[in-house]
Amino acid sequence: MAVDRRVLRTRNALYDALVSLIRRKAYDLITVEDILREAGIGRATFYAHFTSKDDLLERSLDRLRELLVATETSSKAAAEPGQTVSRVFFDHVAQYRDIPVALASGRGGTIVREAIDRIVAERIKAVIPSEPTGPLPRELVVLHIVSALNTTLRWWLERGQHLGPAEAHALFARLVLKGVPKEAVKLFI
Amino acid sequence: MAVDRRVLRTRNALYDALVSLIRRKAYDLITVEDILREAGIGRATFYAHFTSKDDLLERSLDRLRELLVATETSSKAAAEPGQTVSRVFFDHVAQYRDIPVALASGRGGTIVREAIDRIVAERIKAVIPSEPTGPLPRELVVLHIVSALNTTLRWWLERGQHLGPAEAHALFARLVLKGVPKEAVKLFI
DNA sequence: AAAGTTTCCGAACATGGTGTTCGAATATTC
DNA sequence: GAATATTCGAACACCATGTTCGGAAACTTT
Repeated sequence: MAVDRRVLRTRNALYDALVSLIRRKAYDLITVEDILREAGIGRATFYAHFTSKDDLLERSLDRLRELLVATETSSKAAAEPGQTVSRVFFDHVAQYRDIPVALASGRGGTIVREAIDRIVAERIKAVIPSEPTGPLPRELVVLHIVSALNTTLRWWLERGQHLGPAEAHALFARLVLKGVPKEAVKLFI
Repeated sequence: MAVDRRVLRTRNALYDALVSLIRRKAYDLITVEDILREAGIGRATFYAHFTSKDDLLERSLDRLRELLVATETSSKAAAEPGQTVSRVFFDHVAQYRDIPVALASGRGGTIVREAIDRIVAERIKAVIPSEPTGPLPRELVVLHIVSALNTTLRWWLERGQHLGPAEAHALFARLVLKGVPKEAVKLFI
């Protein structure tokens, strides 16, 4: 009872078409018709598999989700020192450096970022289901890490291009674990 | 050469209608027609003043901007000990607790949040124009503080309602200045 | 390889929101 | 009160969404 080949072909064609389009165009400017043309798929077929463009995006990101999950299990098993989930994430993003649109500021990249945020938050919760968070509420800690990761990635892609993934990740880790020098912000905070 | 009364009346009616609708309905689901009905304004008139729904929202935020800047400068004048810019910001937001829930997520929330981010980043830079940031790039530090503030506020309004502004601000300060307990995230970061 | 099943296609259709146009009616300013 | 500016409302063209349908094609099963 394997999945019909045509189904896989259709879905992969749509996944690839979406990614391909995102490389050239802001997400919210992409229409379903654009995707159909790019993928060579009929309109009725699209709606037989996905309920909307957002649905397609969500499911496309399952690949990313699988990558992160794989990292968790492998790093747990092998306990490799440098291979944490967030570290792998930076490597992964490095491969997509040519997609400024996807993570760009403004409304275009918002939907993509929020979708990624959801996955990252989910993975963080999975990894630290009951670790102590001190006086800080668990939910807030998760949200903070997600937004710090998001911010660091955007900064890296837009203004820190000279840094490698390891260095960018180190900045992220420092921000989250050690915080910001007090002297730098004493007048604001 | 004062502005025609009708113009002011029309624009205020539209501003108010939008705010009123946002309290009941997600921004994305609000149509221009909804706004027209709520405001009692003709379609043609709307497009004589604003190019789109987003444009209307953007301009509505100018009021917010003035409000925030005014709050900040007045707090400087008072110069009370412990009354930092971000601390006052939490007090200010506390007054609008019933509003931003609808703005918090989705596209509309994004527009609002980005507008606030811009203002906050502007204020941070003004307050700490040349403080040392250690090994961390200044731009990244500013972005990080902005997003941490944004995240804490959102969490506070959505899930931390039991806390007062002082407590919420304390959480924000701790996150930014001391970071997150290492044990809590050792598997992720 | 043929029968039976599932999927794909593509064009048509209904729906609903967007933004524009126009002359006539109305409010405002000077 | 005359000149000017704004508003109205209805109609219009436009575009994207999501659905429907029967016939064609691909796949699976035996």
